Order: sequence, then C-alpha cells, then structure tokens
Amino acid sequence: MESAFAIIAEPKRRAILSLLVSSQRSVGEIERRLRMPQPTVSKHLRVLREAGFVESTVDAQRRLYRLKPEPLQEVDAWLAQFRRFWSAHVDALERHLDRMDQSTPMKRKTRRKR
Amino acid sequence: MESAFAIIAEPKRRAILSLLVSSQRSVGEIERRLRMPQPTVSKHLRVLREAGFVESTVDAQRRLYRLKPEPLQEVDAWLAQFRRFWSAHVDALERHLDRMDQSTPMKRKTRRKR
DNA sequence: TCTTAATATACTCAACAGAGCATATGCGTG
DNA sequence: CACGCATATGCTCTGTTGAGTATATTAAGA
Repeated sequence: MESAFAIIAEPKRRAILSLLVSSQRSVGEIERRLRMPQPTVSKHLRVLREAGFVESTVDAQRRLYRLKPEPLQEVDAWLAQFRRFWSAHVDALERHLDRMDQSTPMKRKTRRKR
Repeated sequence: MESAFAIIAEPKRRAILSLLVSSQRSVGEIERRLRMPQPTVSKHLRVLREAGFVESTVDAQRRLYRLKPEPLQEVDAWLAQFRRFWSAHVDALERHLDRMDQSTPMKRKTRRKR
C-alpha cells in the first residue's frame, strides 16, 4: 500500500477525502453521509492516516478526522509533467484548426484566441 | 480496474506513462529503457490502452505507443477540489506566522509577501 | 518459403486487499 | 460501577492483480 497512488485507487477512500475537504468530520458523520458500515470507515481511515492523508484529534468518545495536504500534493506533482503535454496537444490542435481556417476563411471569426 | 486511479496505482505503469510524455515509443524501446521483460511491458500497455491512457499505431512489426490526455486529465480534475484546500492551509499558516510576527516584530522583515 | 524480429496472449501461482461480521476498547453518564 | 455510545481491531473468505514462463501471431527479408 506504499504509494499515495495506491491509496487513492480505492473509491471509498476518495469519497472520504472528498468529504473531508470541506471540514473535519467524526467517524459517525462519515459513516452516515457515505452510507458505509462503521468498520469499513474505520479501516479506510486507518489506511489514510498511516499514509498521511488525514490526521485525527480526540473529542471525548469521538475522533475528528481532517485532511493533510502532503500526499495529494505529491500526486499533483507527478501529474505536473503531463500538463505541459496537454497544452502542447491543445497547441497542435489549434494549429491544425488554424490551417483549416486558411482553407475555409469564412469560419475564422468563430475561433477564440488564447 | 475500472478507474483511472486504479490504473496509475501501478508503479510500472506510471513509469511507462512518464516515459511516453516526451515522445512516442515502440514496445522494444520501453522494454530496454525501463528494463522490464517484454510480456510485462505488453501487458501493462494493454491495460493502459484499454483504459484510454495510450494509443498505438502500427509501424511494420513495431507498434508505436503514445499518450492520450483524457484519463490523466480526469485525475487532475478530481485533484482540483483539494487545491483550494491547500491554499487555505497556506493562508492559515501565514496568518499564524503573522500573529507570531506581532509578538516578535524583529523577524517581520524576513517574511515574504504573497 | 524459411527464418527471424517484434509483439501479443495464455496459463499458473502467490500475494494482497476489501467486505462482512463479531468483538474489543475507551470514555462519559446515571 | 454498570451501562451505552463511538470507534477500533481481529478473523475469515473471496476476487483480483501482477509476475513469470512458454507459446502464438504477424510481418520482413533472404
């Protein structure tokens, strides 16, 4: 379960992370909002905690879980290398469209600039 | 194996994607550059192809594989919701630091503005 | 057409992850 | 201090996945 990528491969864990992005939540809140059995929630929270995605504080019998940014930022950093590729792709597409424009000048004005 | 997230959970697949970001490659090139057995490469390429991460064209006996942007963009879109959280986090940290500044004014000038 | 290079696929095996259920732990309250 | 709520953990079972090895497919070239 090493990598951050493996952690977010699990749909229910992604749901938990998405829920925590707005504010911290107790286990019971997560359980009710996501309609998951309590042991399932606790087990996924354990995985998330050990991987550094969340941290918890004790509030009487409750544990309040909240997001930590680092692991998701790591994923984001890996994705960065592909963003340049996407823009290059868009550029190539636009150059292609521009070439089409030259053959059909009537449509040129419908094209937006970057 | 449905989701894009599950696909990139595999380290070797991430390596292949990273390799393809610079240019398209044949199976043999991937095999040599990443030091993977050929069946391993082919199997991962199949998974990547069926999930829409790559596409291939035939060049004599070779197959040239290249990236397709959509699935990674989907991952990127999911991550977007957390970026606001990160900046909020940084803001909170900075407010905290600013409060510290008020108690130790001497250090204030070392703080950079946003 | 025989051969060789490039790639894909089939099959088996071992490891692991998630679900479900039962149960343990810990804290507050009467 | 006994009970109840909130949460964590243990255990078993099952499905899936990746590795490894062998083999099939397809095209090029002598």
